[in-house]
Amino acid sequence: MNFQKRKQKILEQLNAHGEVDIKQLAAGLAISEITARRDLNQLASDGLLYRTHGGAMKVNPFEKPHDFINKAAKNPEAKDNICRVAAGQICDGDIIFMDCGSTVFRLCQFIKNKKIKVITNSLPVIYELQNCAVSLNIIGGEFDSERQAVHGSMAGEHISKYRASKAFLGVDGISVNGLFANTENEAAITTTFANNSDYTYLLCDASKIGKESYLRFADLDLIDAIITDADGGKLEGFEDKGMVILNVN
Amino acid sequence: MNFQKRKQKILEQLNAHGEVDIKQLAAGLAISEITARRDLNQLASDGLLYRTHGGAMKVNPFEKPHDFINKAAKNPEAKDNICRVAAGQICDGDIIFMDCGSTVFRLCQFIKNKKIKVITNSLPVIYELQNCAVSLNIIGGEFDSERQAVHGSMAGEHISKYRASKAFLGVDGISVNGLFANTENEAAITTTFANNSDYTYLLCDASKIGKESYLRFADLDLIDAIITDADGGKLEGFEDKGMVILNVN
DNA sequence: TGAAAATGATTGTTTTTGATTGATATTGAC
DNA sequence: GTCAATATCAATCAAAAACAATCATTTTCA
Repeated sequence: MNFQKRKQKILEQLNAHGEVDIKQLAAGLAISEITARRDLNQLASDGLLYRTHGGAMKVNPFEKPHDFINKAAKNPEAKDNICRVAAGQICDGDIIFMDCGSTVFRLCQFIKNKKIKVITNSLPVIYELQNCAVSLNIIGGEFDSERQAVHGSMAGEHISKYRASKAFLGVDGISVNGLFANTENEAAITTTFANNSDYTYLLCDASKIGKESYLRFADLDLIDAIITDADGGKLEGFEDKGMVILNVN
Repeated sequence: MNFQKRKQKILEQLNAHGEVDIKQLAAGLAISEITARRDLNQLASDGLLYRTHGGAMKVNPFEKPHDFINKAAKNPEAKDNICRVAAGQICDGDIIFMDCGSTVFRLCQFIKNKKIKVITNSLPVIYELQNCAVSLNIIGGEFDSERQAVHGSMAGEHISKYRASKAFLGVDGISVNGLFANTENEAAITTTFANNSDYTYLLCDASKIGKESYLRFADLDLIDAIITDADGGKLEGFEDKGMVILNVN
C-alpha cells in the first residue's frame, strides 16, 4: 500500500463521511499513526482536505459527485424515439443549435456520423460529440454546474452571432398558453436559440405537454414544430395555433 | 517473453486491478524485479501508467475516454511540483486564465477548493473543475477536438472581453529568442490570454526550455514569470531579460 | 560470427516507514 | 480563569524497502 493508493482511499473516505480520524485511518489502512499523519499533512498542503486535531475534514462539504452524463433519464425509450425522428430532420450541411435539455442530449447518439455543425451550450453534448464527424462550436460564458451548461448574458450575446438552420430545444413545460421554464437563465437561452434559427423543433416527451411551471417565458409561436410521443388528447389545440406536430408513435 | 508482450500483460493487469506491484509482476511474468521496474519506467515515460513506489497505478482511476490524460502523465511528478508552486501563487478572489496545456491541466487538482474564478478554453479543465468551489467561465468558439479546446477568432474575441489577474499558460517551447508554438491557433490564444491578464505565468517542465519549434509567435516579454523544474544551466539568459524564474526544486 | 539489444546481478543511494522523545494542543475538573 | 491529565503533534533517528547506476551475461538479429 503506497502513498498514492492511500491518498485515494483517504479522499474516498473523506467524501463519504465528511471527516476522517487518524486512529481509524491507521487501523483501516494498516499503517502507523505517524504515516497517517504524514499523509494528511501532505494532502492538506495540497489543499485537498482540512487538517484538524486527530484527523481531517472535507474542505468543501458541498461538493457534488462527478455524475457527468445524466443517467437518471426518465423513460429513455420514448426519448430515443423522439430523437430518432429529430435526427431524421437533419441533413448534411445543416447548422444546428442544441440546448441543454435531457432529451436533446439523447439526440447526440443519432447524429454522430452526420456532416453538420453543432452549436451548443451543453457540456454533456460537447463531450458526446467531441470525437466524431460533426464539427462543434461551443457557446461561451458563465458555466452553470447545476445544469452542466453555459448561460448568462455573455452566452446570449455569443449565440446571437451565429445563425442556425435548425434548433433542437427542450423546455420544462408547454401548453397552448406558451412555453415554461424553471429558471430565467434557461428561458433566455432557449429564446435566443430559437430567435437565431430558421426552424425550431421542440423535443418533449408526454410529461411536458400541458405542464405549466413557474415561468412562462414565450408564446407558442417561438417554435415551429413539436416532436413528441404524446398522443391526440394531450395535443388538442396546438395544431390550431399553427404548430407542426411530429408524433413518434 | 519480450517487452511488447509484457507491456500488453502489464496494461491488462493494470486495467483489471487498477494497480500493479513490482514483486507480483516479476513473479507472474517470470522476470527479475529489475526488468519489471524498467518496463514500468518505460510505460510511465510514455504516459501509459503512473509510476509509484513499488509498482504503478492506472493513469486516471476515473474513466476518461480521451487520451488527453495520457499526455498529462508524462513525468507527472515534475509537473505536479510545478503546479504546486503555481497554486501557491493563487489567492482567493483571483480571476485566472488557464489554457489547454497538459501541465496547466494538472493545476486543477490543486485549486479545487479555492474561491476563485477560472476562465478557460480547455475542455479537460472544465471537466475537472465543474463540481467544485471555483466558479467557471468557458471561452466560446470553434472546438478543436485534437487539442480538446476552443480556438479561432471568436474565441479570441471572447477572451478579450475578460480581464484576469493572473494567467497560467503552456507553450510548446521557449528560448531566450521567444515563445514557440505548434499551431497558429494555439499561438493566437496564448497571446490573447497573456495580453488580457495582469500577470502571466508560464508553466513548463525542463523539456520545453530551450526548445524552438516551428512557429515563433512572441517575445519573451509577453510573459512575466516562468515556473519550471529546470535548473541553472538551461535557464541562463532568461533572468537577464527581466524574467522572473520560479524554480520548483 | 559479431554487434547491438535485452536481461540480470551487484553495489551504494534514496525513499518510505515506524519508533522514540520532547513539545504543543485539547479537555475537563476545580 | 488555572491547572493537570491526556491526546496529538513535530522532529529526529534508524530500519527496511525500493531505487538508480554500473557492469557482466545472455539473447537477438543481421
